[in-house]
Amino acid sequence: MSTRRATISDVAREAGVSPSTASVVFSGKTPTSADVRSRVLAAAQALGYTGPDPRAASLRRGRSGIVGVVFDQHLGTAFLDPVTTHMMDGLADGVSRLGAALLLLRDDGVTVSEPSLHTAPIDAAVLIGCSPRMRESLEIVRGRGIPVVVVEGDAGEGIPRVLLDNVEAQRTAARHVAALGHRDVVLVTLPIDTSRHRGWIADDARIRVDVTADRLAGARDVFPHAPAMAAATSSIDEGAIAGRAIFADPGRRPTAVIAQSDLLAAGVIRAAEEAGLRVPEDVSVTGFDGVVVDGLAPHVLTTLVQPATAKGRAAGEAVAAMLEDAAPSSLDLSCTFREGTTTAAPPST
Amino acid sequence: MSTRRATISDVAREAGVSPSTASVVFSGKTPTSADVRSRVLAAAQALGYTGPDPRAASLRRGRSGIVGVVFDQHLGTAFLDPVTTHMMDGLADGVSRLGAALLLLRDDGVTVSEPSLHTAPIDAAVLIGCSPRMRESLEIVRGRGIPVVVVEGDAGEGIPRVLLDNVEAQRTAARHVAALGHRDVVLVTLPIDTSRHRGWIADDARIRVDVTADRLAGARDVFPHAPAMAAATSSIDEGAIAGRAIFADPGRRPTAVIAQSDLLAAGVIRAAEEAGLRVPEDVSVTGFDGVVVDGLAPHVLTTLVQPATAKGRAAGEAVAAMLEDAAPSSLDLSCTFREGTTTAAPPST
DNA sequence: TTGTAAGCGTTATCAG
DNA sequence: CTGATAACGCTTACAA
Repeated sequence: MSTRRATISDVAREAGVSPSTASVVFSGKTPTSADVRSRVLAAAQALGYTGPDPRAASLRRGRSGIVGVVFDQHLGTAFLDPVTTHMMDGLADGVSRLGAALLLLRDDGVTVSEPSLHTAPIDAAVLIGCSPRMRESLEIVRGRGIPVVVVEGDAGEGIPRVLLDNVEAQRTAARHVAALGHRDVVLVTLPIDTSRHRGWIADDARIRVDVTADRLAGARDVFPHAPAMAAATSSIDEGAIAGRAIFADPGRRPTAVIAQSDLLAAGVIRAAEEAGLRVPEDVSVTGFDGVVVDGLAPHVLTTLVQPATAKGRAAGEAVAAMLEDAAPSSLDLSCTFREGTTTAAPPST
Repeated sequence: MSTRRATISDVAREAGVSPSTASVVFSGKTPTSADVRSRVLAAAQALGYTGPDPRAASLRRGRSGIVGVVFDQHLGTAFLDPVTTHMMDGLADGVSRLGAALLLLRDDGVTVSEPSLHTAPIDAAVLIGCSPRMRESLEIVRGRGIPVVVVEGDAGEGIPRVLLDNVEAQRTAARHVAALGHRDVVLVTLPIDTSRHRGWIADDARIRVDVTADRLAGARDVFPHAPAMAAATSSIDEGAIAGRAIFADPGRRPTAVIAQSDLLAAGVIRAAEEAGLRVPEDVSVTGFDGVVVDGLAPHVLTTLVQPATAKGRAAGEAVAAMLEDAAPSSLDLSCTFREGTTTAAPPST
């Protein structure tokens, strides 16, 4: 038991080779003779050396093999949404060709302790969403000269992004609702800014989250005057809160609700049922995302299925490309409309 | 635009101080005069220096400020369970005093690319659960001399763990069911091994996942001969699959089902209702975890409420303690029994 | 309070 | 295929 951990030099000495040779045995960057290799490996074993110190290697190489994933909210909250988790899976896949791991970073604005966005040893960063806070994160990361990819947000010139056809897709759903004959429609949106206030959105409100703005624009293309209520986050509970407000007054109930996420839609459906309304007979509801919402059965949500995993994978691949000095390519992904059992013609009055 | 990024030495030179002084200005480890500080900061600004290179700093310090969180399944699957999500939040909290970020590591056994458990620059690791695969991960990490904390699994001597009183808690629920008069009980368990097979568990089956084994033991203390069916994962859908199998034969229906998670219980309830059974009048169901199950209303599950966030925080704090050379303390957390509306006396036959 | 000096453990380069 | 050499960029005793 030596007091200090063995280094590659110790191993080299023990094996009777030079440190560089030992290094090469571990990295495999250069062919080595079987004899040398086995001697080095044996020496390593004998000394309890388990491989190069990643910190030293990353300093020397200038790469840490870590990609930061930046969220602008509590991790718990972010992961509550299945879209996020699928995306993370895709991301893990996408960067795996690069052999990188994912570092969870939360930019809460008031990061007191390290490592934050300022100091984390990351080779690249993926920003999720594009709220105002994210724009700050972007500045920080770019200031450090670290390649960035933005998912679902426009970060401006030269920054590759992975986008969904949110406007287009939401317009499709709205058209479907309109085609069924609905005229009295209410929209339930994702948060409109970092403060995550819920409530009716004023006509002159500034919507600072791109996804929200885009989906809203798509719906308003078809229903220009539909009132819209913002939720505080994408969850069933928030959807239910919005739904209760919407269905509160029996005299002024819409015949359809267009929600900006499946979770919100599920909540709206629950609120409708609480209010004694049947879906879709009395009220139609559409979602967005196409995730499996636990507990929604027997309903099948009419929704836009987004390629969440592909989104993550694309972001991961864009990161990989940037780190390999390849042209960082942006990607536009499309959602697929899926008609479920939650939309129908409005009740004939 | 210099061709190379500025280093702290460049900044020091520009500011007319020594590198060590500049270093100290950034780290704040030693008081510096206002004059020096402002000169250094100005120089940094001028050179576009955004702070010490974390790779170099971590080599020098011997710390990366990163804690690895090791999962043995797809991240998406892991995060589907609210318990995991809450735990991650607690974990983030727990390590924050240390100022560490979390590195997501998936040990899928066939990790071809780096950095894996073998090479990630982590100061410590938290293993979630304790399946056979996890035991391998444990070996790897220990081999590297990295401190480990295991959550919900017994890793043997000297490895701090954060445990739940699974046996005890599940026994409490079983006793409650027994006290209500049930004799004909079926158990629905979490996965019993890495292969995640679903189906009836044979008497001689080896259960290789600690949580599953413990909760099963607790239930069997009260109902030694109750048949048990394993689910493939903890989800409502899996619970429903198990439930359908259990309620398939009208002639052989149990009067109570003890499920090892709330999600499974919710699925069982759904299956029961599909089969025309009322809960709790015709069949009682208990869960485990005490999470909010979306879509279960109006039922309130009879369950064991586990302190998921506390579990994560405790793990984080244990890690922090180990890194500060304090005594790594294990912690046993307790679940609280909560009686809901899903259990009642069996139907009088 | 500031400077000097000595590594931290690797790996890229290039010569043999 | 192997070895010598020179960084990689920073921090921290310790001395002034």
